[in-house]
Amino acid sequence: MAGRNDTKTKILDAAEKLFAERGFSETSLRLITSKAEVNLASVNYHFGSKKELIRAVLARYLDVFMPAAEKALVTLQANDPQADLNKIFSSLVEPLLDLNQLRIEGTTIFLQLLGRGYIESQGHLRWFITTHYGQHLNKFVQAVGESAPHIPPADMFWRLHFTLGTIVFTMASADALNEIAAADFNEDNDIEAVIRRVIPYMAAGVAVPVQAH
Amino acid sequence: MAGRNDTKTKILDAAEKLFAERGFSETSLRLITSKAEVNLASVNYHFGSKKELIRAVLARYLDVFMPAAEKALVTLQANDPQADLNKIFSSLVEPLLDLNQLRIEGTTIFLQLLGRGYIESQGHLRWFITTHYGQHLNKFVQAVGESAPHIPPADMFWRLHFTLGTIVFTMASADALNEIAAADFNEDNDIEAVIRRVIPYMAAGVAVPVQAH
DNA sequence: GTTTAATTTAAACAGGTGTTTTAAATACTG
DNA sequence: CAGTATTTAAAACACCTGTTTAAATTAAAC
Repeated sequence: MAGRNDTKTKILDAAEKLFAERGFSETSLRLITSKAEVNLASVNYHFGSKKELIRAVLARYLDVFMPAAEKALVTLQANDPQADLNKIFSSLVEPLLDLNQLRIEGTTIFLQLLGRGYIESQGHLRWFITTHYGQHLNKFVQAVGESAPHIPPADMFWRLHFTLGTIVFTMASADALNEIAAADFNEDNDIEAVIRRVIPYMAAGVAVPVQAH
Repeated sequence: MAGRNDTKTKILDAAEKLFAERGFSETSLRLITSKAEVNLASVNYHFGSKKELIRAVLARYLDVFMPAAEKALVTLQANDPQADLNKIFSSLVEPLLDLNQLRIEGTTIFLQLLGRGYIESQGHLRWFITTHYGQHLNKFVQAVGESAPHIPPADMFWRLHFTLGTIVFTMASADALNEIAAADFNEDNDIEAVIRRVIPYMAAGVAVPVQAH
């Protein structure tokens, strides 16, 4: 029973790393299977197709992160019903960083995969995420909305996607940015430091009053 | 002389549209040349390779936008030396929208190309942009820094990259987001509306006081 | 108007892609 | 232990990719 998932896991482990680094379409099954040291055909045997492999890679993280994030949010709302945006965003930090216990570099890989998933693959991953984890997402969106009641829903919709872009882009290029920052400012930021820098930025942007126009 | 650039222009026109819609690697030369109604080999004849075609597509916009953006910034600084971040970001709007006079949907296409360029193609386009248009970018970065002197340079570095991520991600998926927004909020946002929504978001995030930690 | 250069064309090239097939090896089960 | 089901393996499949070649066509120059 342990051996049955072995190659399946080897494929997922190799695939998620390569997908995060290079994107989905730039990563061939032959590259994945050679890194995973399994046969090429085993991808189609275990997952059916490349598309389903991509979904499985994402699902392995989302199945852990989404419930954890929701639980953290519920806990926050119980302890601090008046929590502001900074606190709401910050409630995601711990579930995010816990992914590093799941797998090495788990947090970075997950965020990069998320970004790739939203940009590549003409929306079929977006559909997968929203239909499979929509109820989790909705609770978060609702909490943000209630915490910033002065923002009309349409504006909030856009601002939350701006926020998603901020996270996704930053994390996708976090390594390169950290090199520059280390050289220019003598600062060695790990992923947690970057996350803690980005939260006030996002919170301020989401909550800023809407201009009349 | 007019006829000489004819197929070259037809290729560029078809390519930029497809690149913006589908990304660079997802767009084949055969698709481009069939839309442009030219022979497949003419891409390699006129541009040398697909990579150089991509650069040519981007350069055609950047060569117009970058000088115009710098000019708008200089004008703003002359008329309003104390201009805040909102005004500095807003100074880019007109040069951006002027791209619609250059070509239909020019603004959207340019921003989407920019987003694709930063995300795809393992940084070789990032290198192309910063080395060819670095002096223009520096003036803008300096203006933002002077307009928010309470932000330490290291924090400003990170926030400007957050900002870049916001733009790049939003524009790369602008069409998909607009579809959702149109369905959910009965709002038909053109590109200008999205740009005007994003500016206060970015300005607030960049300028928010840095937390002591 | 002939010659030279620039451009367009169709075809082939060399290599890569995801997927399927068929046979061998392994693991499970009665 | 025998027989069945699961998993692995090598090879082929059908298709798509960017690029190159060589001949045909068009344009320019003298």
